Amino acid sequence: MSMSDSSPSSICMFSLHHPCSSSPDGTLPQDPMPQMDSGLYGQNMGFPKTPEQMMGLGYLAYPSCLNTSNSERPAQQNHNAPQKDFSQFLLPPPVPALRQSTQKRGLSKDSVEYRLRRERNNIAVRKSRDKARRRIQLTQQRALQLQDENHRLQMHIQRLSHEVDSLRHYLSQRHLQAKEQDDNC
Amino acid sequence: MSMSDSSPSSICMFSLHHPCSSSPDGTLPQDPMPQMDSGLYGQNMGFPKTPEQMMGLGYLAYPSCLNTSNSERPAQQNHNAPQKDFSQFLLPPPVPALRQSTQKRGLSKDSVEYRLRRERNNIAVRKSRDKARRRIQLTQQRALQLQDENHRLQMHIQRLSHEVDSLRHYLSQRHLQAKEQDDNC
DNA sequence: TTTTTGTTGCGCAATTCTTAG
DNA sequence: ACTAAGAATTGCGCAACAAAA
Repeated sequence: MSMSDSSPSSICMFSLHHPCSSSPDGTLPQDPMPQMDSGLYGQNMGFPKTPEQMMGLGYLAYPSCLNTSNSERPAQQNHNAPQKDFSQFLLPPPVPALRQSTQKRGLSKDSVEYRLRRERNNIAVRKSRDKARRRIQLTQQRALQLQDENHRLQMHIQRLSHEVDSLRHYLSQRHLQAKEQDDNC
Repeated sequence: MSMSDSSPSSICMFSLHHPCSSSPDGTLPQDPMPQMDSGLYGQNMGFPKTPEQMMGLGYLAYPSCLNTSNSERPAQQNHNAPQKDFSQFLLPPPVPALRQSTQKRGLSKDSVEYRLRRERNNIAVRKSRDKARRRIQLTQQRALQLQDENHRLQMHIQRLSHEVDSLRHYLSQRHLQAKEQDDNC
């Protein structure tokens, strides 16, 4: 069947969104208030040596399939089981739920519909990434500005502190003088 | 043919690096003094300077390939011609001079060597992106902290200013009193 | 010089958000 | 309120470079 897919190929199948790594977990999927982003002045945390190790990630490659080529699609079925060979023994047909879209959108890869969808998504992706880049840049700038302002404020504080000290000192002098004068009078 | 291939993946392939793209121009690839991550998106790396983009955003989709298949190498001819079909008519064999090192470039996609390279790169990519994510997060945090600190400093300044004012006022009072006393004496 | 590692834009597909009907 | 269609995000792998080794 031309149906397309069927593609059993996707031998590897590994990918499936491995847990570790990103885990967007929605922490910052998209802020309603886009403002900052990166910067890293990080004083010491620059990751001197082995960053990941300390942090915890190994970057060990997921399954590292080795299948040749890739034929159809790179295997996409979503996060599900760790996938072992015997899975086939356990489950007669992989019918569980990974078809979802297939039916819904019988995209045959050549269909104009498919191409249109793809193209639209590609555009959206570019747009989104551009936005992200801008946001990051803004945050960086913002951090720099804040750092700058911070410095200014600290200077100001220093000046004021000195001024207060001076005034106090002067006042105490006056106080003494006044006292003397009082006595003398 | 198990080989298959033809790996339609990355179907389009047109891309070939829009000229501008990279060209880091070395302005600020990475500062010797790592403090802000700076780097990363120097600014114009996206794609070319299509007029639309410059103005705002175009996101008009590049070439919108539509081709399928691709056979072995996905048209690798480096940044050169815009790539049109007739190129074949113009150039008998695509041998001109951009061969570099056939040996290395001639990875057959099935070769273990190729797979290993890919796998290593994939790992590197994950690592790099993770790093970027962390960096971004740090910058965000930093910006927040700075903002906070800024607020504190401003409060401090306010207090000091008031104090100076008070002292000044008090001093002027004393001055007057002293004067009177002087006169009285 | 060559090889390896790090970055980065891009397209794909899954998922999540939005929104029109 | 609900669902479906479309836009926005996100993780992933690929390829082209740049940067280290």
